[in-house]
Amino acid sequence: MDTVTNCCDPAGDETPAVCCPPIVDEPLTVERADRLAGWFGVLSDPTRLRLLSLIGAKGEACAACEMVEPLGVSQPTVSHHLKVLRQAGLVVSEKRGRWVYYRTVAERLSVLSRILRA
Amino acid sequence: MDTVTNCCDPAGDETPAVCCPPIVDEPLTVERADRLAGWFGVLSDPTRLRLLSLIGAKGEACAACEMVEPLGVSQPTVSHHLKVLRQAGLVVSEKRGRWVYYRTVAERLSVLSRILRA
DNA sequence: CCGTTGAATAGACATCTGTCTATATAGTCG
DNA sequence: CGACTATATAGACAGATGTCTATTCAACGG
Repeated sequence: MDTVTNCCDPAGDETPAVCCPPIVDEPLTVERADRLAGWFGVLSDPTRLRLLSLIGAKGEACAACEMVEPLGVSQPTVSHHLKVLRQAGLVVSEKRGRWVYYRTVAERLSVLSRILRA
Repeated sequence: MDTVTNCCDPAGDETPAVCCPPIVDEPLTVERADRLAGWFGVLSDPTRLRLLSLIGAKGEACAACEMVEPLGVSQPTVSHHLKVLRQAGLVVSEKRGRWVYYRTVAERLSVLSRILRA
């Protein structure tokens, strides 16, 4: 899966209120539907959801030391899913010492939340 | 894909506020992660998102007469996606005359919106 | 330096998913 | 009744996705 870009990317010239109206307000263009489907696709895997949830609940979590064991999947699998979450902008990572720590990106989740507002 | 049940199903004894906290508030159980992944999986296809958006924007739409042509996919494909949306509880259908009309289910979308709240 | 350890990548493989064509079902109207 | 029309279903098939093992990369510590 490739990097999923944000329709509300700061690099763009649209404000969130303008570019991210709820899905049910107006018909989606093909391009936006593709982009949104990519985002929701990132959320459509139980392992990724558990990672996201774990990181969010802890506030911060390191890759293998705190996530491999509780999830019950291999280290490369965790690494793979963290990469997908990172490319989607749902988490950010920071290397400290020899470990990599992850945090959730509240703004990105809020955009998706708003898109589903009915 | 099978029917996706609601963690806040009226048949259950949990209220939405109790059973549907935002993902990042506390670690997901395996069961809830599976269920949520199913829901987001339903939203992870561009054609389904466009259907949902089209129905929501119109307030009501009939299957083939209003949706096949603008989406540019075959009638069976539209029918398939509408079934997936229906089983997920995101739309409801009603037969009137010889057409079937679809409406979005605001409550269901709101649950998902809340789950992503950061 | 070099070994150890945490993390990422490569590649294989089974499963899942979205689309199509062909066909069946079901209701309506003349 | 009987043909027509709106949906739904069946089945095939190509492409995407998640998982694993094996390997590589990278950085810290003795």
